[in-house]
Amino acid sequence: MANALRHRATILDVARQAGASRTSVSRYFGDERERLSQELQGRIAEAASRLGYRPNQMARGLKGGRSGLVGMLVADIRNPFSVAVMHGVEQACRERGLSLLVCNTDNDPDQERAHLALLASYRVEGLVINATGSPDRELQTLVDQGTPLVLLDRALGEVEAEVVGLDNAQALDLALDHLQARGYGELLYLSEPPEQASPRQARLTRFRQGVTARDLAGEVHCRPLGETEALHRAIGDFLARPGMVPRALLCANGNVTLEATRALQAFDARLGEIGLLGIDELDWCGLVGPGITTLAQPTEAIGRATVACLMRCREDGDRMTPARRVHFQASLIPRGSTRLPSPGP
Amino acid sequence: MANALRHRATILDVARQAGASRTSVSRYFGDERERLSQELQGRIAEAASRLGYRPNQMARGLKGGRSGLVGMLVADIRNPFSVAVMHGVEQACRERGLSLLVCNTDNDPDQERAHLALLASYRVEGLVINATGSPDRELQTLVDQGTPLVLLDRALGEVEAEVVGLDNAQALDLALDHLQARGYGELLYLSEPPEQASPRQARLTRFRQGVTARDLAGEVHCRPLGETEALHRAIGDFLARPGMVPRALLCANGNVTLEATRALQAFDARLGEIGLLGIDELDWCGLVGPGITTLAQPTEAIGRATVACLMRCREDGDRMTPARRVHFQASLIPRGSTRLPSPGP
DNA sequence: GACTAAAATGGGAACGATTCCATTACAAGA
DNA sequence: TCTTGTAATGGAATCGTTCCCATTTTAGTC
Repeated sequence: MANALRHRATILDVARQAGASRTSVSRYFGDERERLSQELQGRIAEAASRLGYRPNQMARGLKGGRSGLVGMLVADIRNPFSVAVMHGVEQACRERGLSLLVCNTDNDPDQERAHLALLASYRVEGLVINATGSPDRELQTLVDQGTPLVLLDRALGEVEAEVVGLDNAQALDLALDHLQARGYGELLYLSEPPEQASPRQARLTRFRQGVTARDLAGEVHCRPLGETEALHRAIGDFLARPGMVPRALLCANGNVTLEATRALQAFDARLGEIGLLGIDELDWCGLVGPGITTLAQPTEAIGRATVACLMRCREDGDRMTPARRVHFQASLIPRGSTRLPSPGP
Repeated sequence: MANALRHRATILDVARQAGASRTSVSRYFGDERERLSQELQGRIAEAASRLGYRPNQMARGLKGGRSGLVGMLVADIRNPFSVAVMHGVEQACRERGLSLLVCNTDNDPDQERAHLALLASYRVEGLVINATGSPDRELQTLVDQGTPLVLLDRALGEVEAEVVGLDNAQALDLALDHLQARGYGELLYLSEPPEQASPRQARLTRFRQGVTARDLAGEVHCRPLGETEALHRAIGDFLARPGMVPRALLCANGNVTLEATRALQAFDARLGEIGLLGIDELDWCGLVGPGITTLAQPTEAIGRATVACLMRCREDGDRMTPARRVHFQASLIPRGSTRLPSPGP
């Protein structure tokens, strides 16, 4: 008994047990069940369940070429934004009968390459990439071979592919309009270094333009996460500067918002008096002090749209539609961190 | 050219291009590279790179049986605790040359079954499960067939397998000792329904025991997430009760802590005056009010230990080691939410 | 009752790798 | 010179499916 189970049942075992042929069993587990007589279906079902049979996807993928897999590369799995989008991607995949193979690259181009190779070797039918690296030969090869590819959030140098993500220009306009309307006149924009990530660039550029266009004073501080002292110094200098115009921080993403909030607490700054607005809505933004104003991204929708793009790419096949961009609108969630205290008597 | 690329190169293409045999190419990409002459290695390398060849894992897995995959079922991918553990699992896998196939079940037993079937069909070499469902025939079959299995955090009814997770008894003792030492005498324990998840049960049980043993007053409120009104009512009643003994909330996990914090803010309660202690450390716990005291789980270590267990299972093979439990110690991070305001004059 | 079309089933060749077992070539020892 | 051992390479069977093509059965028509 234990011995019989030890060996994974194959289609042939089932066929023998059911007194049928491989072909019939294959049909039963494929989408051609209706071609079989009720009686045979019954026998196969019984035999399969007795043997605990599961079709071997390896063998399946080998012949038909269809693996039923979608691969996803995530730059940082611990970033709630990435996870939220991933959740949308996953749901959309499931609805289409696809499975999602997720790889976390920890923002490391080497791992990115390695994981890409892995996904390629599993013959994924589509690829969703949200990652660090520069355009890669590995990736280009895959695309040339006809793997549908969609870039999530970040564009990728030379690689021609659709990009799904936030409308960064609109998002920054929204943020700047809000800050201006609330009376903040001097802004410090905090971001991670924009070189490797296109949305960071887009946001930064629009910040600069927008500040000028609105006649605001704007400064920029770009540093990798974790350089706490540098961040503190930058914020300290910004706050210590003489002048009466209300000041605000604008954070380029959720991680930055977290660091900035910590820094402000270290300075004992009162939120609102010092404005704070973050891109990316997080669980806790409503809980800190008077609440932190944020720009929320429609993460679920972004995820679903990504898969929709992927499917469209696959349909279109070779027709080489020019790389488009699908942009989603951010929405502002106003909270106390951008409300100036009413001027006392 | 585009045509040539369209077709994914096979081992045979490379062999022809390099003027070698399939076998040699196979050896080159397997671990037997040193058996080939330098000259042949060079020719194969060149041909492979020209054709953009990648061994097909499907075909590979078919013959050898080794898929190089570890499957992981996560109950809720949006739970930061799960993600943190997953990160540990992933790293440990990578170090061993394994790839991690992650499936999110959204706490839905049906999806759990479906994903399990998927993983089975990919012949994963190991299975890490953190999930809802009751013991499942599907899963039992897999285990019987010799798939190494480790349960993460949650035990699973009848299925015999090692469980890696927190030492819940120690965690609750730590929490209760701390609360008592800080002067809180009446406690409200908040949890999601414990029926389906063993650690919730363990924590609840220990809470009850511990409260009695310490001569504290303890109440319990178990509700699914999202039942905000019920939660508010429970907290409201608890706080409104007559009596002078300081009161505290004890939250069974991070999600509950989030809801409880929101509720307390709705009541305009001052943290500390009303104690709050949460199991699971989260990014933002230091930022809310005077900071929220938490019990941190060593997530990374738990993830790594899980994979270590898996490997041990695989080694041991049939030897059917009795199901063990690997328990990690929680550590307390004391913050302002469990500090009573010093009694005024 | 013979003839045909359709439904139900089975046989065998792929798919792309691995792996066991030759085969060849060449150097060293008898 | 003739073995013999070893390094380098190739041939063919195999893994568990799918899918194209028979082949058999059943039902429908004249």
